[in-house]
Amino acid sequence: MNENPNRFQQMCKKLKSSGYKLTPQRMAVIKILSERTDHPNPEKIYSLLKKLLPTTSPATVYKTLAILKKLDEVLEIQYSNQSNRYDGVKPAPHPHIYCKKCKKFSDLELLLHGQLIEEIKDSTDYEIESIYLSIEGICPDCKSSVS
Amino acid sequence: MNENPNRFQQMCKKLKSSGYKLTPQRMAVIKILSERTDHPNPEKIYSLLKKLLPTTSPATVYKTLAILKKLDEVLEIQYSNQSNRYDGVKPAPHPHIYCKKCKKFSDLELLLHGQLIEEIKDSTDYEIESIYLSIEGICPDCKSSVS
DNA sequence: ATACGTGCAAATACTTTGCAGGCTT
DNA sequence: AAGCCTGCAAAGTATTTGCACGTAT
Repeated sequence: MNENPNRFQQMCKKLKSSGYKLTPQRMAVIKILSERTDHPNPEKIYSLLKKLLPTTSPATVYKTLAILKKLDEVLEIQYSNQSNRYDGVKPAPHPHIYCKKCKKFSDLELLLHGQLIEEIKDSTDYEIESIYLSIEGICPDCKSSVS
Repeated sequence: MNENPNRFQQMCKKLKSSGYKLTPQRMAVIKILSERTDHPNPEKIYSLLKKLLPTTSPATVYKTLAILKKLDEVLEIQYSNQSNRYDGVKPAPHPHIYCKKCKKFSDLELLLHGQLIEEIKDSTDYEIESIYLSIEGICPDCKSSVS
């Protein structure tokens, strides 16, 4: 299922080759990001990080995320006025679907996605950098639960 | 060009019929939203509002936007860690393209959009509510300017 | 020794909320 | 008179920054 079993190594390598130091804190954040497909937010990452390194601070999480984002090793997902979510497993922009009830973000595979990118590139004179597609609704579990 | 010359009246009517009072402040916010296709943020709306009603407060803008959003009379666009943008002219979700340099949001017409919605609805068991598609890049003007 | 990184706390940015006074009906 | 609305200010949330100390090379 895991499309990329070496995200941990990849991210470590990229950090290092970009001139950043591989500290225990950064490695721990990378480890968390490389294993989680549930698009955690900084708070969640921080709470997981604290278990590994009890004295860390949220600032370290934010700083590490900023670096990884700049290196395109993590995808930042903005949604509503909530805190950002991060995807270190699949760092390239890809479609997401979000459940308004359980607040879960999931990946979505779309056959049309490739064609869509084509049409976008053809139909504007913009220099396209990224395409963000996100869908919101109610997931099957939440639909069937009595609310 | 303007697809909907009566947005002002429509929004006023919707407010009223939903049990909200049509105050001068709200009408002024609606007026601004109904005339602007440039997706203003609350600060921009507030600065325009102040010209019409010098004593208003940002809170009034936020409160009015919250109502209009709930009534689906305004579309809220989230982007990056910037303040939200609002579209009162076309309140249904539609694709946007954003220039990273001049920070302009523009609407984008896509032939595939209908098909995309179809595929999304067919390919998941979610109850779909909204589809947000936003593209980021550099607009033609900014591309040609010397930086 | 030097430069980089951490972690605390303060600062910032944006938005929401509480509440007293005012206006409308 | 009652209730909604405004506008101020305070609070809240998410994130960033400044800085002194620590650590690795």
